[in-house]
Amino acid sequence: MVKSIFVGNLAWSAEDDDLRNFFAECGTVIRVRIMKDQETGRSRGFAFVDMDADEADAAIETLNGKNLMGRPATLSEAKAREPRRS
DNA sequence: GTTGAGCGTT
Repeated sequence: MVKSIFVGNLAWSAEDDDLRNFFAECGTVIRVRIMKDQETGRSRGFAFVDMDADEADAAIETLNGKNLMGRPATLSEAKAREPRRS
């Protein structure tokens, strides 16, 4: 099972590989996607990371507030697109 | 050569 992690407070120069390496130390990164402006091509400052549920939970608690590209990363479970509950 | 709260796309 995979879980989506919301990553905020990203550096403008952050790329998918940077986030992948950042999360890779806590588990296996399945998918990394940085939200970038489609018109300007610049980073919006946040991204989403898909990892195994156990590893994602561990990553959020372990890498949350850690130093990412010189800035404290804001990690949280993504829940905006598909809400829980039926 | 910028900015900074925020939840996406095949």
